[in-house]
Amino acid sequence: MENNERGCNFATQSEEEMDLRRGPWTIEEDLILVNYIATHGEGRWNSLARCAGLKRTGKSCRLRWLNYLRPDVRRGNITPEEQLLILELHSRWGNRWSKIAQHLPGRTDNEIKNYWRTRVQKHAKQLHCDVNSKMFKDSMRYVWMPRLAEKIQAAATGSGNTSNNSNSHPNLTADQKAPLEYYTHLHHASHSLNKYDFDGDSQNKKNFTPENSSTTTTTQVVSPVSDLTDYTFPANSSDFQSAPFQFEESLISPLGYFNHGLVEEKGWLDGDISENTWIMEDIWCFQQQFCNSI
DNA sequence: AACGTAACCAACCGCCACTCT
DNA sequence: GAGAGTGGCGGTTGGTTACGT
Repeated sequence: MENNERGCNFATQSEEEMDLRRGPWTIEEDLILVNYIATHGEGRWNSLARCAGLKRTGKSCRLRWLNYLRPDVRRGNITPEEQLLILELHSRWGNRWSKIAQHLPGRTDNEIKNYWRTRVQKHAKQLHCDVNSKMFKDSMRYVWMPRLAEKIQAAATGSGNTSNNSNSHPNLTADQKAPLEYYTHLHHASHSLNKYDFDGDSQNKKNFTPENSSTTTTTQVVSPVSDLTDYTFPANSSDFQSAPFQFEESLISPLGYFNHGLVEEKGWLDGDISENTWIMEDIWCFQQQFCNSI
């Protein structure tokens, strides 16, 4: 018989011998786990499972606690603010779900991963492209994320006033405010493209195609966050004063996507319009702007 | 109402890194 | 240094629910 640091006795047994349970957790199991952790704390999951009398693996207990039972777990729909942050952080870190989750208080890596796989990959499918492709990433950055930011701003002001005043989002964390302000600015920039005088850069415009865009300045417009540094954005929106020009110079032309039949009207318009941020308005808007500017 | 499909999400699996003996 | 134990992470699966026909 073994005696561990938690003061409980148990024999070393294989999973078969212990007749471990699998599948959905029962209310009784949840109660046992919660009560045990409340008394003894978390960690040492294998011994915790044995000592609590749960016929579960330590891994299973840990997962259940972290993803469901923890008191600070947030439940319910992913908010637009959180969506924007997920998209931004994923573009930076890729499938580092745990790292991304650290910037979304109360959200678990599993939840974010599920969100990504169900919602985001669905959009990629609609575009007939891979979720990791440059085309999809650019579409996300220049269509979806600015629109999300605009949507958040509109909801915050409640009057369609979409100023970048961060004071209009008192409930957002700093992590959420920074990309919000950045992409709102991008959104404004995209809608202002045809207002700018591009003549001084006509050569650049003529040469601008999806094929060559990646070799020019495409990466300059991405949010000013180094892959090697922690997540930071400019402290205020005035730091983005030059964004419209950077935007025009580096943006991969949506025309390239639309003209190749990669976007189907069906699918983009299907479903809940409030959830479907990829709507024809965006497509026509971008088409119009680039027809005017080229 | 019945059936099929899509979407969602909890849970599991396998791998890797770290720690301890 | 080797091996076992453990925790953490990302990928995948399967059950349930929602929705469309």
